[in-house]
Amino acid sequence: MSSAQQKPKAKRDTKRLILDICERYLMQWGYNVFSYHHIADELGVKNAAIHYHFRTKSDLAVAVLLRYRARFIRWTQTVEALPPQAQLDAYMRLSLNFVLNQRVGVLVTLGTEYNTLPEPLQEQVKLLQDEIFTWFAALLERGRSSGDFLFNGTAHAMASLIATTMLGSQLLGRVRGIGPFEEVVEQVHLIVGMKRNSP
Amino acid sequence: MSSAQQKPKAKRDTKRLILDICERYLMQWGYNVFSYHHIADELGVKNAAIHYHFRTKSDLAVAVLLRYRARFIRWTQTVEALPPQAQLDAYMRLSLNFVLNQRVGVLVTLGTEYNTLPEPLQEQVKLLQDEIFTWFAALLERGRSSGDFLFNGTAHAMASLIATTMLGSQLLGRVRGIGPFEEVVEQVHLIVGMKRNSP
DNA sequence: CCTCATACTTACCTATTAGTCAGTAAGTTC
DNA sequence: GAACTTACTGACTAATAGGTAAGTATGAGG
Repeated sequence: MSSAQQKPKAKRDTKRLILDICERYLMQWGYNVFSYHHIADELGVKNAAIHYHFRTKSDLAVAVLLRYRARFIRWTQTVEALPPQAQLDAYMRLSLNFVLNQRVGVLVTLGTEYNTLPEPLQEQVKLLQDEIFTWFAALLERGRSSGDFLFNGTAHAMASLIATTMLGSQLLGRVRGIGPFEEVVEQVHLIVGMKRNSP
Repeated sequence: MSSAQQKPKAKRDTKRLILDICERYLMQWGYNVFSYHHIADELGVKNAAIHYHFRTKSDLAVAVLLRYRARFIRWTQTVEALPPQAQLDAYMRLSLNFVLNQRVGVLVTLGTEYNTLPEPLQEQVKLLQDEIFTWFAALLERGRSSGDFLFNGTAHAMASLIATTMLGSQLLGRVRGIGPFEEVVEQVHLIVGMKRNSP
């Protein structure tokens, strides 16, 4: 490849690329498996270049999670006008896409590794989990009030059940493929009283 | 010859102890984090002693999973005479005890790490997942036939939903403690129609 | 007593890890 | 054009990883 190492006008946004690659590793492998060398190799730079942008591995992962959470919050805003069923479906479609891309949500990998994570990263995992579970509880509550959902127990409990189900079903999907994952999604529809003959 | 081959001495059953320690690490940390040195230190022996009993790390983990699966099968036999609700409760109590002991089931850690595992270990993860999900489906099927459970959808789908919920709720429990875990367990009771007026 | 198997230890190997530090080329600012 | 900043490279470290080979202490069986 004779690409003349020129550094053209638009400087490569290395920092953002590092975050992207790290995020992908977190979803495919988790925190403990990937290394700075993996990222550096992919970018065609040296190990030390990653340390220049993020002093430690923990700092890098924390930065990924901050961005991840902010993106989730923006996402909830883009769907908040939709009917409750559509919002629930949209969320499940996010998880579906993870599984299709051989990934799982970071809460799956980092939740599993929780005991082995540096403290600042544990903090971020908690914050993200809070964000997602709180959003879920509010959605279930509104959906029941509006008559879109129908279930027993508190909305909070049902939210916890569905949110954990989505975590677990990603593990199932990772091992067994998309079919079993979709079976679970279908059953979630039933337990919240959706699926009223809608095409 | 036909004599009872008694153990000449209560020699330390190192092989079994290695399996025990490895199993604990798998449930606390997963496969990629622990090392032979961790196990050796705990036993007060050298690294190479572990290699003597299990040639590779993969061999060791496979041996743990074989034992784990056999134990699960024995467990299902000990509860098979109980009513369906009691069996479901007993299973959920197993998960509860994991969480109380800062562990999660091996399907949680190894499912998460699945893409990074050596092939023979992936195989064992699949076999264990099969065993557990199949048992769950049979339980739900019997429970519905007998009128103990009440739910919509196929027993297979409901089994997948509950089994994945138990996986996910262990992740929740690991991060947030036992309270949120128990909330999910309670909600599982509701969605299979247990808890009909019973306190 | 000799031989053998068991259950290790000692010593070592190569690869990889996160992280450091000094140096430098290419802008940017004054 | 000097001073400063940005974005790296190259060379290194100490620790740890999984794994191997050769040697050794112990005890059982013949």
